Amino acid sequence: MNMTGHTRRPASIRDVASAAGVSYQTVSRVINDHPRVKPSTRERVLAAIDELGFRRNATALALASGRTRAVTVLTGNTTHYGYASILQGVEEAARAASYAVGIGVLESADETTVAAEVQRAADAGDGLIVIAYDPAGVRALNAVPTGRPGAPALPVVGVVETPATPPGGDRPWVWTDDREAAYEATRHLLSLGHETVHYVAIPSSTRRTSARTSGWRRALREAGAPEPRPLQGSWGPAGGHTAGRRLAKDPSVTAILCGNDDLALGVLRALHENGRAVPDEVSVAGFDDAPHAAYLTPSLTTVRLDFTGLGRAAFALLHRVLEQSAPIAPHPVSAPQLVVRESSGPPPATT
Amino acid sequence: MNMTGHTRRPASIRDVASAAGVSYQTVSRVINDHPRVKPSTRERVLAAIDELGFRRNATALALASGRTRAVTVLTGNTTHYGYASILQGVEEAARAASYAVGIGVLESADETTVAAEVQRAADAGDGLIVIAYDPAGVRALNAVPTGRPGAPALPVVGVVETPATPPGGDRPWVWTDDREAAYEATRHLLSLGHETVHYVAIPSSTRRTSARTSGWRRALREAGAPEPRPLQGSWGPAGGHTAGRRLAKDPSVTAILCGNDDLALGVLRALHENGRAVPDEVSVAGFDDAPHAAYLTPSLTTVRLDFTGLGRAAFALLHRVLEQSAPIAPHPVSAPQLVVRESSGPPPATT
DNA sequence: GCCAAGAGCGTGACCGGTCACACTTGGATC
DNA sequence: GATCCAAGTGTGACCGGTCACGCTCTTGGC
Repeated sequence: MNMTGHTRRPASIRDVASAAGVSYQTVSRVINDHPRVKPSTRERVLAAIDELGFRRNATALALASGRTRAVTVLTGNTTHYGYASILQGVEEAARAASYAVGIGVLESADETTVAAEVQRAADAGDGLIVIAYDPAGVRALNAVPTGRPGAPALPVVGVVETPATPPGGDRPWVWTDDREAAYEATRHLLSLGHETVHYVAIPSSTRRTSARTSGWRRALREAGAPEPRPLQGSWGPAGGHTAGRRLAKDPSVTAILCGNDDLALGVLRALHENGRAVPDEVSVAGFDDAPHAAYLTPSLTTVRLDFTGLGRAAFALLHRVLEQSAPIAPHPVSAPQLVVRESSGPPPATT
Repeated sequence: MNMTGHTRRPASIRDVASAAGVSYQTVSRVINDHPRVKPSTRERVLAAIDELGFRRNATALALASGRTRAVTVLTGNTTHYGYASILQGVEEAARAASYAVGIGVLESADETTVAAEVQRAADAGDGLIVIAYDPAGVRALNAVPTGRPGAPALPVVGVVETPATPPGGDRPWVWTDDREAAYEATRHLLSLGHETVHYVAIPSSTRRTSARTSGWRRALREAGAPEPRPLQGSWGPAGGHTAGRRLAKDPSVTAILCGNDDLALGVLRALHENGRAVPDEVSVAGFDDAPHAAYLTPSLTTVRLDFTGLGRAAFALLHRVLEQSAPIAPHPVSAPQLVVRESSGPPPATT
């Protein structure tokens, strides 16, 4: 549609203005839907916009308005199912609100590296969403400039494990109730008749025990069951495999809860290698309900967590901080849901 | 360190300038490492920068320089292992080059929706990386404004399936040689003695046959093996399960190649449900070497693809387009590698 | 002692939008 | 016919950097 055919730079509002025979301010009014513009003028301006293929320059808008309409997600990893789903949820909600989403990966939990990443994120967008399930994420969350007099605070939302005590209003956090989820899963296994349930933990985000661990422990305590030491796993199947090998050799172990489905996969494998049948000899339950959980052999009993809902909620919360007009909590996070499949069953008959 | 304690806005170069008793231009020279600044002056400016906690405003820099130092990754999904790994690779390389990474999810393959997403991405950064393994991605790649006279071209790199013919220089694409990979995997299965190999395909990105399909077909042809129709799967295990159920019922099927590891998982499950032993009765091979492949029971023979390397290469290519000074192809993508595990073996002895 | 060169630094305009304000109309009111 | 108001439009400054240029002051060669 361009008649001159020689335009190099994209059209600005001043180009549109001269094409339509008005001032740049009138063009600004048109693209911002200000009411005080004569309909006929608006028509001419819109025609010029169309003809020149004008698009509002996001950078200039950001400079003038002081807001970039972009948020950054800081995460330790993009490939883990839970992390990736949260990211997807954030992006979905952000897109609906016309926000751009940036991403930063915390490759190391090293203090200065993390601080540098946070700084980079800070001047890339208006706000930050930090996935703080692991040490790197927690460190990042703590490194975010809080509202000290000199430097203005950077709006931030943390996606965290269930906190031990409800955080104050100055701690905008979102979480799924994974303590309750662990409790439910453990109770499920106990109700099948197992004497106790062993636990293979995901790496704790802090030194304190994680929410999942404490939910598991509470269920054991309530049932008066023995409390074995939780085994420390990593995030991936390899960690589960290592832990599983140890557990497989202990004949008293009949039920294992795993911090996530990948760990459970490794545990299943280790049990298989050691000739222990699931669920006939040992029951296994996971966490997350990753897409492959239903298709494993045996299919995995697990607790489904609403990660994308969590991501949407994180964005909604941040959005509300960034714009007072944003709706309040429009994206509820659905509660964890126990999904019973083949990998859990009653313990073997005691001989 | 802020003495006034009342600063609202972050410090600008003019604030630094007056604090150091120089002009804003001198401050600009210091932060850009221009040589013509007296060392003593530089000291004073640096001290002021430190004291005020000055950080260069990325938005203003972008407006003045015309370049945002940001790239956007457009993808159909963030949770699939391959996609997520590519994203991680892009982010890694971008971070090393001090570029920000934005992400856009193509929720639908609908023409206008995709075009809108591309537009959004276009004015969010300097360039685009499109993961074009699926119809939405391919459509996005085609919707990117090419260098027509009116609108300037938007630099874009496509992460694509192995193209049938090497693309011209105006098509900056990266890929792993998945045709060759499929060929190798098929040959592996044939070499074990299978009469032929069935194929469960990932959704084709175009109407034409995918590279993986054609590599598989070539291997069959070379061996003079019968060429069964490929089965159309989806991306996830569910599609593999559906396809697997059909294949399980055909006693002549002894070897199955799957377009990715998730499909293979579904196939394994379907075979198990139908009482067909792997690998004793049927051999299965996957694609990607996702983290769980090694821990399945049986562990999965697959072809490892260097997705993060691919992501790094995509960024490197885009970087070279954006900055002539960027190094040439510093991130080689390693070749696909066959990983033989338990799920493949010789066919059952013919009775 | 004069002039050219270059080191060191400052001023003005600009990138493409926005905001605050002032200006010109036309119609209604008195 | 003068006054007021509101609709409709335009001008200037600004956001926080950059670039292009110009100015001043040494320094060195002749």
